[in-house]
Amino acid sequence: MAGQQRADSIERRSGVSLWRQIADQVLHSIAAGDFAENAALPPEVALAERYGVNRHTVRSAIAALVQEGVLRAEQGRGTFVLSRKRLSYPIGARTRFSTGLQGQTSERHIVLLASAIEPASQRVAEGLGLAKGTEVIRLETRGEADGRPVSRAASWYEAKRFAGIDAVMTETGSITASLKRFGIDDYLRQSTVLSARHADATDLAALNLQPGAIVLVAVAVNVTPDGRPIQFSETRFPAERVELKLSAL
Amino acid sequence: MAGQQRADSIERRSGVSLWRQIADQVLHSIAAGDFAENAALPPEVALAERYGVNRHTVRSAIAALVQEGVLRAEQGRGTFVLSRKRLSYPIGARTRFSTGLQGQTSERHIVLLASAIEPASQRVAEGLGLAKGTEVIRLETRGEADGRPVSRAASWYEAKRFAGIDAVMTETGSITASLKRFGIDDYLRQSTVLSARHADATDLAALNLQPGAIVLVAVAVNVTPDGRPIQFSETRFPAERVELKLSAL
DNA sequence: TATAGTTGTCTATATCACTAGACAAATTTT
DNA sequence: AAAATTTGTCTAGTGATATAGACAACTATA
Repeated sequence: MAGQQRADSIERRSGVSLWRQIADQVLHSIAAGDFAENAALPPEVALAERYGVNRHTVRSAIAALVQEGVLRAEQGRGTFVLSRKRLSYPIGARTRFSTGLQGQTSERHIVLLASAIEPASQRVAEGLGLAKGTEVIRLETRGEADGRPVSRAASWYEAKRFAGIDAVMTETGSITASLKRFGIDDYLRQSTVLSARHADATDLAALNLQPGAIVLVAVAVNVTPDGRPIQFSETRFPAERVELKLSAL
Repeated sequence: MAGQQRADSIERRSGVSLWRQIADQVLHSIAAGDFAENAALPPEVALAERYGVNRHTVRSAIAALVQEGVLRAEQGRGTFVLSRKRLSYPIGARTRFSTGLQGQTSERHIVLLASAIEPASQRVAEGLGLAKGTEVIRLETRGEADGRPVSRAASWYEAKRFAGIDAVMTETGSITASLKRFGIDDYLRQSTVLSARHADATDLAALNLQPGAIVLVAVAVNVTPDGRPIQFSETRFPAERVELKLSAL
């Protein structure tokens, strides 16, 4: 329920262990802003009572979050919150990674993890308005803000038109800047489809997430002002660190 | 990765049982359209080999999905897919439940589960532009399409202006129709914030989900054409059955 | 009718998840 | 200094999860 405190309910024999459910709820609670930075978490015994589990189970949950860098435990003192509120990532007609997070972070950039030239799959071809099998460049990238990974994306561009964009991306660390080199001064978000799922193994590694984490998936097509598709992309955002704010298109 | 087959990877000792991870992946695969309706799932031994687990573990996953009504197992024949592709729920300036799903379903309506008059919480008050504590009506609703639950929402309205809207909702089964009774012929989506999390106990029950299921959460404000807020809402969509399509605002 | 392929059931065993209790170690408060 | 509070570590027992293998029951096909 909104406004009220959330139901701290956990399910037994659900296929998801109790410690992971508790870790998820604590994470959600932190992301929702229930704890200030450096604030102390309730003591283990209190959490155990609240969730109706053994103290050791709570300790497993906390251990997972410590491992993930969300909490810091100090013997004799307590357990403290390290991470911040969720970033709010705006999505609209002029969705840009860097400008969108301005004001919320002091630094952000995009890292190119890998790139390849490949024939367009059905899905990519449709998005870019090309024939299936046309050569396209795929860029695998990670968005970082203040050193924390906040997005993981694959994006596709027509290979002929954007030859060498991988090198340019490495140099500029920005999609917008890279496209400028190819004469694209402005582009618009034509369509966005959102879904959510559990992070797969590659996302877990690239986004530094724990197994069972949830990712928001945005599949988008960017076009030039006159409507020609230039980029097809699938971006995964860690739901525990990012929320998406839809702005006017 | 898009276009290619997804990494069928499962994680051991992750806090999520193997059978649940496999169930999630099968569900995702069905929702993505990898199986036609009534198509046969690969045999249990094939799935066990693909995921590198025992056949009994696969059977646990299938049993969960049968329980959920997604699959139907027939001894001697095979296991068959019952459910369809994900519904695509459009979100834009004129987001309406019923019209949005037209063409994808033959029938849809909204069921009022509960209602209450309460003082506005901080969050609700901000959304509606009222003073905190002002009396508001909260409607708890479920959206259904072809008899399947596709959304679960709480929505708030100023109590004074919309007295009796709960009864009207029950009668009309539509938000749009109900607001018409109060002289609202048109309304616009002012803002939408999206996130994702695991479904809590009440959502599991209302949406007929299995523990561990993911919900997309949309928090929105609807306003009259001249900009006055009339409704604040939080809607949960089961990620396995619904995707959100952002349209022009 | 026989055979191959599939789901359903049973037994047994090992590992992980959870509970229970006790006490140590570190910190803060009295 | 002593007491209270909190996290850290250890042992032991129970139930859920996963593996392994065998065979029954049912269906479709050669």
